[in-house]
Amino acid sequence: MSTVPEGYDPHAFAPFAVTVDLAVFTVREGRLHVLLVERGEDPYKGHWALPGGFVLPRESAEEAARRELAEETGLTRNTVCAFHLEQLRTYSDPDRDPRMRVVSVAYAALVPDLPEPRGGGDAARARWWDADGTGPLAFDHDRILADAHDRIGARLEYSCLATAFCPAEFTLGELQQVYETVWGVELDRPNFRRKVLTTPGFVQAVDGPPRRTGGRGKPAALYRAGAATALHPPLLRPEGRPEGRTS
Amino acid sequence: MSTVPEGYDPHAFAPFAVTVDLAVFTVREGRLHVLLVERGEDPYKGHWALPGGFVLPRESAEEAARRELAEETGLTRNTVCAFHLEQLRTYSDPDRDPRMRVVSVAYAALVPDLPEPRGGGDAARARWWDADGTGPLAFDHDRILADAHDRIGARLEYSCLATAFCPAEFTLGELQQVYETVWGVELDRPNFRRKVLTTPGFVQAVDGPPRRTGGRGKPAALYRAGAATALHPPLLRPEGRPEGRTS
DNA sequence: CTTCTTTATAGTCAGAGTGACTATAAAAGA
DNA sequence: TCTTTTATAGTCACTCTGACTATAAAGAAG
Repeated sequence: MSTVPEGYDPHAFAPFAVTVDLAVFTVREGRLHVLLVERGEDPYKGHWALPGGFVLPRESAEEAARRELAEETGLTRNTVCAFHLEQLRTYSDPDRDPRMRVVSVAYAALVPDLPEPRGGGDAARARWWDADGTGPLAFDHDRILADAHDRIGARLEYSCLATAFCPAEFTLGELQQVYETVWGVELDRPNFRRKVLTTPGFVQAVDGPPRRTGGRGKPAALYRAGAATALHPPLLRPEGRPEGRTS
Repeated sequence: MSTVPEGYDPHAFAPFAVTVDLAVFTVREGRLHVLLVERGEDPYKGHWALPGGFVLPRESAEEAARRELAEETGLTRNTVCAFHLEQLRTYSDPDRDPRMRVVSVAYAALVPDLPEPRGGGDAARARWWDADGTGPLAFDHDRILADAHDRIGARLEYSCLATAFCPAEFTLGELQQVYETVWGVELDRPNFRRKVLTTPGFVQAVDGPPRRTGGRGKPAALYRAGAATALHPPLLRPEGRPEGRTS
């Protein structure tokens, strides 16, 4: 960025396309799911890929990511604004796209359990996949997906964003299942409860003591996400390393 | 990334320039310093900026960052390879550069105390600045610098990379000063010592009991960086929030 | 050559936080 | 009614940490 020659030709410095790729995660039926789209054209025609697309000339990468998220999920722009979107990192290997030089900014989105996507946008088909059971994906999307999974696992330790996977009102059991699903471990229920409730601002009890119906056991109290965003002290994963890859 | 029209013109999808910007940090005289270069041309001529430059057509952003790092510090490519380089995030506001659309991938580099830079590369001048005492920088580099400072402060809590600021052999007092300088707090010496020494793989005692000369008090034992990269449990900052900005 | 100052290192002790439990309550199903 | 399931309350020991005190080994001051 230090110097640009005087009479420069913009095209001489603009040999790159910039895209965004999204790892949209949700928790369904006790498994971590990710939204994938089937590619309708070469390269990788017929392969599944992370949703994404080109950044337009007058928008930022984050704006592009929200636009694509709305297109792929078929939800309104306003709904999508409430979802947690987090920039992961940028992938810039010169050969990551066989067609041309494409630099991609990857984002992770955390959404509550949504209806099946309506395959909007330019994608042939779109559906939720078990995050551990995707076959080989197009481009370097296997790597992006693995990085994204690692990152949100680590973020759960130090932030409150597990609530982003839950609906507006949720039980502590549902919140615990988010942790267990993303981390792939079982947690002790009383201890989890104690930790969440003693962390100021993590969750907020819904005042009237309504209770959730439908399940089998004793009805559980309902909570909303609190005002806090960080967790102090952190809620560390039991056993082993903090991340899958210790970058 | 989902679709590219059949007969596309590469230029139609390549309206972006991609750059890297580096926040090169070091600890000198108990203060966190950052390497800045003075811009020799408009825009922002005469202003100070983070070093950086365009990503070349056949290199990745990380390769570009290491190349620029070598140019700005005047060190060999091999030396620079040993430095810790960490991708921070990508800045893509459409108006961040008044000349054209530039998307910049920001990196933080952590280096031991180096000689004054020789102002190599295309920069007019280069020098170390107190990280808290830089005036307004060019472009959005104030923001990038603040983000970088936040990030490395947070990384010190969960990773072993404080040793990246130290020479190959260092004392625990020097390592402690890295934490105190980056965090801007004072730490209790015996407690810091206990934490570092009981964390397996954080540091490794230099076998022969040599001791460091020069200082005033009792000579200190020397250590090298250990094999571990992550810290379990973390070494949390005393008081308050985990990051300056809780993104 | 003491004495002071400085830095390194060893150790103590109480409180916070956590992991592993046990116990009780309130629902649905057999 | 009894069993199963889930939620919630509480206990206890262990670990880790923050706040200390104490000792050792160097240079500086007198």
